[in-house]
Parts: sequence; C-alpha cells; structure tokens
Amino acid sequence: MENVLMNRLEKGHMSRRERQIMDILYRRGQASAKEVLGDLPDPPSYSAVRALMATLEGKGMVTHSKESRRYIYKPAITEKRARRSAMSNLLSTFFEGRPEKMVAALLDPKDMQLDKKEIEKIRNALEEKG
Amino acid sequence: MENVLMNRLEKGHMSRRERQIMDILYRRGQASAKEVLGDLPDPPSYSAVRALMATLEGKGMVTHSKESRRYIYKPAITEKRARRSAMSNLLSTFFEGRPEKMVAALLDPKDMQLDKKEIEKIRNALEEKG
DNA sequence: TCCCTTATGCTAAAAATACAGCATTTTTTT
DNA sequence: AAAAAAATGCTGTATTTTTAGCATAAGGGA
Repeated sequence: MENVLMNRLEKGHMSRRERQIMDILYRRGQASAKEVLGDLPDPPSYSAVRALMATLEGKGMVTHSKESRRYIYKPAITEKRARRSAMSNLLSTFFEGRPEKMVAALLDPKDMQLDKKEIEKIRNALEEKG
Repeated sequence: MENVLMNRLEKGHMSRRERQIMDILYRRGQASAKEVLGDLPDPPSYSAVRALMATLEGKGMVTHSKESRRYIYKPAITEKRARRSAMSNLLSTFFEGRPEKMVAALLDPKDMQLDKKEIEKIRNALEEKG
C-alpha cells in the first residue's frame, strides 16, 4: 500500500499536472486550490484544479484538512522522503550516483552561478559534518 | 525555437513515459530502442517504445543516427543543460533555491548515506574551487 | 536462394488525463 | 433570513498518452 505510493511519488509515475502540483505543494508546504492554481503554469480553470486535487487525494498522494472553510492540501509523503528520493534520482541520472560529482556541479561556475557567500556557506556546512 | 525545447525539457511538460525515456537516455548517453525498453519500468511492448521514440524525436527532444542498421537515440539537449535545469528545479522545490542546503542534505546521514571517503571527496571538490 | 531474425514505419484504438460547466452546499453580509 | 459570495462535488467530453498489431525492408546463415 505504502509501496504503491512510493512508486508513484518516487519513480516518476505521475502525470504532468500531478507533478506540477506536487512540486507546488512541496515548495509551499501546503496550499489551497486557489493558491495551487495561482502557481500553475498554463493555468487551467479553478474547477479543473479542484478536480486534480481530488484525483491526487484519491490516489493518496495528498491529504486535505479544513481550515475555517477552505481545504488546505498537503503532500501525503513527508518532504524529507520525497526530497531524498528526488535527490537519488538526480544523482543516478546525472552523476553516476556520486554525490561529490553533484557538489562539483554545484560549485562549477559554468553549471550554477554561485557567489562567494554561497560557497562559503557550503564550506561551513561541510565543516560541521565530516 | 530552442526555447520551446527548453520549456519542454525544463518545465516538466513531458509525459510520464517521455520523462522515463529521457532519464534513461541521459543515464546511458545514448541507446537503442531495445535498450530503452530494457530499462523502462513496467515495460510496454517494443513497438510502443519505438512509437514513443518517434514522438520524442518529432518534438525535437531526441535525435537518432543509424549504427549499422539500428537506430541509436540521443538526447537533443546537452546533458549539461538538462542537468542544470534539473538541479535548479530540485533546488527551488526542496531547498528554497539555496545550494548550501542541498549540500547539507547530501551530507546528512539521515538523508543520504555517505561514507567517509565520499565526504572526503566532497571536501576535495570544494578545496579546488572557492 | 529461402527462411528467420531484427529492424522500422504506420495505423488505429484503448486507456488515462485534463478540463469546463453546472448543481449543490456552506459562509458571510446586509 | 435572503441574497451574494465562496467552496465543493459531479458529470460528460475533449485531448493526450500509451499501446498493440501488422506490413515491410535488410542482413545472416542453412
């Protein structure tokens, strides 16, 4: 049961709109249908969004709760888990599964444009660990 | 023109199968229809894969060349570009666009499981830059 | 050469998604 | 307590995606 969910969320089994919406939910933490609509590229109608949210909920990918009178939707899988899954997918697709390559890309000015402060922060993050 | 392509590849406008296939192509660099089929989760028929490849090519997302008699498919957009796009998407979805947070997640034993060698490699990557 | 295997191209249709519009319910305001 | 506003649920349809099946071409051996 849980595994079905994992597969859907973690193995790219979602439809285009579903993904877009999940992205928005993770970015915002939670959102009403209206907020989702506002963030959606090529936004469809409001009722279309609501229908989508219902589908997503039916599949167990999101949950909702009532806040006063609106429905507030949240991802059903913890952010941490979704993140880890997204990261390992990215790692395996582009970095042969090797984190240090990903960090290298992060640091490569031709790849990403980081300023010195950011590099400094990364360095600090590293110091605290390892 | 090129921008249409960017949008497709970078804004999550692809269908489920399309994404899965592009992932495979990036992972392998290039592949025949049969190889793609072999890597596809819940694999459909061979002819279904070929149809998908044709669609993808029609949209300009992949190109093919003949190698002896097989078609060998490659992504039409450079890996670097696709990677950067995937990375910034991940950054904005899960890390508020802040690279240092991503590195932190990479280093967090609860998130990823890295051994000391890998952390060392990351440290080295960092030394060479900043 | 005559098969057999391995490809490709094409077509049609099933299955899944996405969507808008309307009817209904709930909440707020007057 | 009626009207207006804000939300939800439902239904039917259009569109997109995914798929299988068949016809055809090319290469490799018996």
